[in-house]
Amino acid sequence: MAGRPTLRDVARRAGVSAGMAGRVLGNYGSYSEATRRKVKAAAKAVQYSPNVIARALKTRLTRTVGVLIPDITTFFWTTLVRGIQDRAARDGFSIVLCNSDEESHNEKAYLRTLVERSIDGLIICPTLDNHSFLARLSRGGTPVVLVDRHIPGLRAPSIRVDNRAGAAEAVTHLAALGHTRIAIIKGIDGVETSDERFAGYAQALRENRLRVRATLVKDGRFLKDRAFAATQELLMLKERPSAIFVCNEPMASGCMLALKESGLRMPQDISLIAFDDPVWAEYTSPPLTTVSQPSYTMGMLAFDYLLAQITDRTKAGKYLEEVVLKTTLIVRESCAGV
Amino acid sequence: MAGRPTLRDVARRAGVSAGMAGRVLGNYGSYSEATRRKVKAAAKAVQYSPNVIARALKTRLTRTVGVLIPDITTFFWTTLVRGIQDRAARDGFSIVLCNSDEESHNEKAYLRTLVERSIDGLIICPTLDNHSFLARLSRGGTPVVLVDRHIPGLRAPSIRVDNRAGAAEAVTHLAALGHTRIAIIKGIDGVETSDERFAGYAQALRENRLRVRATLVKDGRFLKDRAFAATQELLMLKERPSAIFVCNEPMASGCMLALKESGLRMPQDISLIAFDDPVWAEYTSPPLTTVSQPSYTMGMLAFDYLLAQITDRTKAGKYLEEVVLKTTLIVRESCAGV
DNA sequence: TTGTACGCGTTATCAG
DNA sequence: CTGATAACGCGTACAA
Repeated sequence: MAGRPTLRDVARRAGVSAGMAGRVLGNYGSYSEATRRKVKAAAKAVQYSPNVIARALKTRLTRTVGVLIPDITTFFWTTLVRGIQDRAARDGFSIVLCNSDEESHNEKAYLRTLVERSIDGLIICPTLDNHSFLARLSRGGTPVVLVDRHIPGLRAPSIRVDNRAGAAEAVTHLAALGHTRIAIIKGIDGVETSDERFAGYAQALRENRLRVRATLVKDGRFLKDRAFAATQELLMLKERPSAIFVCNEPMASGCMLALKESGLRMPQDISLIAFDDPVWAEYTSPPLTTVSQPSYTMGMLAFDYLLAQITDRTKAGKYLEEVVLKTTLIVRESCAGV
Repeated sequence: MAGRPTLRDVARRAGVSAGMAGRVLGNYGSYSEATRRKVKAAAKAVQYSPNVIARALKTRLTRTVGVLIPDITTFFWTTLVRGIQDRAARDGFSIVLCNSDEESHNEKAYLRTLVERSIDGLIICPTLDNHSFLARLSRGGTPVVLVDRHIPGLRAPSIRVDNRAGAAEAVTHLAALGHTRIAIIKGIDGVETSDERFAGYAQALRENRLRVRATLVKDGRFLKDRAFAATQELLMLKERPSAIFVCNEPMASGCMLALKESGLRMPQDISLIAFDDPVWAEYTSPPLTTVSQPSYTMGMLAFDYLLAQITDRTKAGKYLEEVVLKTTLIVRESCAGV
């Protein structure tokens, strides 16, 4: 009896057949009270626990979901993953975690291993490529839920936020304060969240009779270092911006670092608003005005929508549900009038 | 041919036996160049990928490791998990993530599901209980690596930091600045990291001819809210502390919040040092002096030590390797002389 | 109510 | 070099 005890071990001990033991432990079929007690006792005695692998091979259900996101290290994603995890635990699901770093070749590799592992479903924040792979997967019957972004034409629920409105609200706030030279540090061009936030920015400028000026539009690829450099470039401009809108948390870090090094005072010399509302936004000097996303809730919702598809397989790849949540502007002290 | 293509599908298409197909695809045994080509071609044609579940049932190897930590939401743990994940991906391992919230009943439940899932190994930051469960697991041949804490008597490698020295360095820094009323906000009594940090605190006080005063020792349970309350209590003391040492990042948040509400100026009125060095420590007002742990490295090491045991099963539960890394005091601006 | 027997998709052994 | 064939542990249809 090297490894873990099996159903046969329990059966032998209880003096019944393996099939019988399986029935009472899995409680299906029918059996007498007497055998029930014998089997239960035997199971407890040998500390039996079912072999999930064997069960999965038979049932084709693993009670495991894949979670494929850009980077667990950022506030938005840790919080969202925690939401998924909490819901998953409640329902006896395990999650296997993968970080794509926004690289589609990483994503593709993970996608492959996840499929090979026969996950019951996938929660993914997709990069720009692999859309056809996902479409095949979804049509093939694997439940998929998109978070943070969606893929036009893919019939899978997507849980996201109204990025355009959130960005517009932030920039409107800046304009109302009298700013006319408002810069933006974007994420990755082509990525929905980045494009939409830019669209919101442009819209708000337009509504305030301001123009989008190419020199004030920077690309930060959602990365701290890129945003650091972008901020430095902005500050070297002849007509430097009086306000900056950064499109996520890591870039907010980079931006603040550059601002600090420049010696400019915030908000007297320059105003800043960031998308995402990490815990630390409250403690910075000055406290940061932010656009907050309900990331924990998004995670819970994502799992719930996935579970719905898993439970009712007929739904997988059939229903397109779009959950678009609202952001909230949290006004702190990083913006001043001009 | 509903589901994924199987070895038999490939074999049929290539005109060979299933066993043969298995050999070339798994490249073991021997086969002719001709069949190799036929099988490879067939596999590509039907987009064959092995069924990991079936393989796991046979080989008893899942290429999956469990990661059981207190809370993915805190900086220390996200970073450490990222380290694990990166190494795991490199070696084709998946990780399944669980958050115990420091509750041993959660931990126990997760532990059970993890073993049921036949993980190849476990990286865990153990709570106070379940030690015997872990001992059984380890003796039973499941590779285990402890992170952040260790369990006396358990023959499993542990990757941690010299908490005592780190804390002592911080408190010595405070004492050197002339502080005599130095408070500490501890984590959870009985948990190694908390106890050791407290020991370092006490040691540093002693070395500076200061006494540990019960009124200045608070319990924060590693939680933000608790630390918030603890800080308020400290500030209401007749002889309030001139400096506070908090034992982790979430508690640093709570503490700063209370400080801010109190209207006290930092560092003029009160000094603060925190264990853990989150990205935002740089941006607070004033920037926070911290004790930094190499958490990303710890994650990578943890996986490497686990993999070593997995690869050489004879090592599992046999060798006790203690990796104790150094912390570094990062002096910023949250501490002043009295 | 109970036992038997087969299959899930691999890996691995044994003849030929 | 190759094809049968037997596990791995569980679920389940079928027969008793």
